[in-house]
Amino acid sequence: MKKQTITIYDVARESGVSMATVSRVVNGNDNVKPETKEKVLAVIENLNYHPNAVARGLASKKTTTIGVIIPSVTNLFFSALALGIDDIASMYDYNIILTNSDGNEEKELKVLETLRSKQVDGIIYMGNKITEDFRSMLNNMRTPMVLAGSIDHENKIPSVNIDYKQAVFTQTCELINNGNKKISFISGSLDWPINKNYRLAGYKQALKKFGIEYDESLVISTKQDYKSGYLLSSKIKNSNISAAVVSDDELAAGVLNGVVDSGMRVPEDFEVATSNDTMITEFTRPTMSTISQPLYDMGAVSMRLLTKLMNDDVVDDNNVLLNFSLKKRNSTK
Amino acid sequence: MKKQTITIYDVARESGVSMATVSRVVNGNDNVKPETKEKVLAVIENLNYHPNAVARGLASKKTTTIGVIIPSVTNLFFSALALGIDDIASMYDYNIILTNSDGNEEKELKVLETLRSKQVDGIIYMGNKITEDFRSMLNNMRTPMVLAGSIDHENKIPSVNIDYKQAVFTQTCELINNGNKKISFISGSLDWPINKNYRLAGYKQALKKFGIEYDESLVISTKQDYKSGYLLSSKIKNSNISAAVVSDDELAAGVLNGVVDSGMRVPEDFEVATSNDTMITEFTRPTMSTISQPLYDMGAVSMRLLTKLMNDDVVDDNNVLLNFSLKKRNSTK
DNA sequence: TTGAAAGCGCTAACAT
DNA sequence: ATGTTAGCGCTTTCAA
Repeated sequence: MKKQTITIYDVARESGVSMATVSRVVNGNDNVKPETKEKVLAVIENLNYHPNAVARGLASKKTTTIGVIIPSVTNLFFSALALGIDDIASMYDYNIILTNSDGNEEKELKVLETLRSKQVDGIIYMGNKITEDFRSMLNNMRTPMVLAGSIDHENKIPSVNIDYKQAVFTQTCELINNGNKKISFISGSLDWPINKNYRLAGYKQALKKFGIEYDESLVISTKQDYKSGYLLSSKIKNSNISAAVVSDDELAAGVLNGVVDSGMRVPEDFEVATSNDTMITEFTRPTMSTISQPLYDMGAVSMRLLTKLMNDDVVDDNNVLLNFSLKKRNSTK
Repeated sequence: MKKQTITIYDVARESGVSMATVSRVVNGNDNVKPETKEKVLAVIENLNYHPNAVARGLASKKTTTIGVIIPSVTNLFFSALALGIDDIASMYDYNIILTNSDGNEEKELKVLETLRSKQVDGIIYMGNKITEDFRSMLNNMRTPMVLAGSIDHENKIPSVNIDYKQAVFTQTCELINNGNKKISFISGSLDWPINKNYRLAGYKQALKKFGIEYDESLVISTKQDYKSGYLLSSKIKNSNISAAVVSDDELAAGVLNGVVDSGMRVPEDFEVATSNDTMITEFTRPTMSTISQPLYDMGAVSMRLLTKLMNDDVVDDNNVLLNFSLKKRNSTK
């Protein structure tokens, strides 16, 4: 016995109506007499009919699927955004094709091609840098995209972020107010616009405000993970740095634990302020002071924005900035 | 100007061959004369043709998409698996539709229906409990599924796990060997087979081996998150419990920090052993001793298994158990 | 090695 | 309120 697929045609035949009517019932179109509707519904139940979204996608040119590009699902910053994205997506009856890019530009390009072939209705991009190849491919495909927690240095693609520059500026000011003269700026690659053009810029601005000279040797750019942060401790210990602004929580946890394990007291000898308010900030001892930002909401808002873009709704603000605040915990004075 | 889609038909016309030949070229079928192939490839390039995977899916009844059900992407245990899944999936040219179930059984059911309609070629399930409704719907749809880091109490669905019972058994034995008499078992819901039938069973077995009487009051079942763990400290402090086996790292971090913040010393006054070897175990102070398991590999292997199932390959072992070990850190003696 | 043609299961005019 | 019909863009026999 071959597996026999029940189609809309079978339902139509069995209920003595046309395919169009069945389609209307399935899609909740009101133009169906209640009795007809009931009859069709009964047949659907009997025949155990299940709509085929692929066929629907081909016919309607809408897949109700969106693509989500993420550096890694294991990154708590991005996964928090992804959760917000998925929640709103399912609220609007979209599904998500999720692909890890590993921050690899070639892979991002390949993923984008796949998303195009799968005819996604829209894309949410999380990542560190929009390359020119990526941008031109995107322009070529006419699929709406929004950036979530991610920066396009040309600021052309719709996005949802916080004001990273202002946030780091404020944070650095606090550290200066706490009496620190030598504050290190520790981040992932400075090749990423978010680090170079926003965070570092905020850091510099704060120094300037207080008339502190910018010292490039205090800027540390490294791989953005726990271990890299941890390994910074000897460098820090052998310097006169008394505080650090760190661009990522995992990295900051590494710095914190490394510094503590090397015998320094935090925050007495060394203060660390981090960026993302993920749960990591609560796990460490001392807990970490951080920029507080609505991660889930950033994802949710970006997905909401994408639904508007997909509907060609009017959008008043293509580059949304959500509010942030500073959350004082125990790694700063 | 309307957006004009370039189809395989256009390519065929322009290159003076049939659609079938273009299809062969696009799909890397060898039965094409090299010259023909080149010609077609050139036209594809010129016309900027991009295959439509939706149409392909409808015609071939294969979508090269699999569904992944996950409690939450923000859970480090599951997201580590998800990363392994995605890597292997993309290696085999599959994409992933990722949906968060929030551990909600109704939502899981709804998701399953969506995955059916989207015609996924296979499904990977991560979660706490397979309900009967879920199982019957799955049986009804004939789509292969494998469980990753998740238990089917009937053990009918292919799966990839470690031997949780043996792991907790060993772990508990160590704690007993360290001199503990009153060891608490702390986990999420005991309604989940993985907790009740495996972890708790391993715990009991260890007690039995050492002739320690099982005391139900030492079994704590709670919401599986940091805060719930943290709030357990007063209960623990006002007892004579000297150690705990915890079923989740976030939960364990809560227990650890709560206990420490309430003035107890870890591991001197209280030992805690956790389950998943996520990065959280490195973040806390003291770091946490844990069952060590190959999270990424569990995801990877489950995806690999799924590819075999989708191909109707022979599978020698439907219920894979990967090796675990015990990793001693500083939260135990 | 290549082509012709019949679907895949559905939607969306358009007509009634 | 309902039916007819022409696709959507591709794969896949089958034949040549």
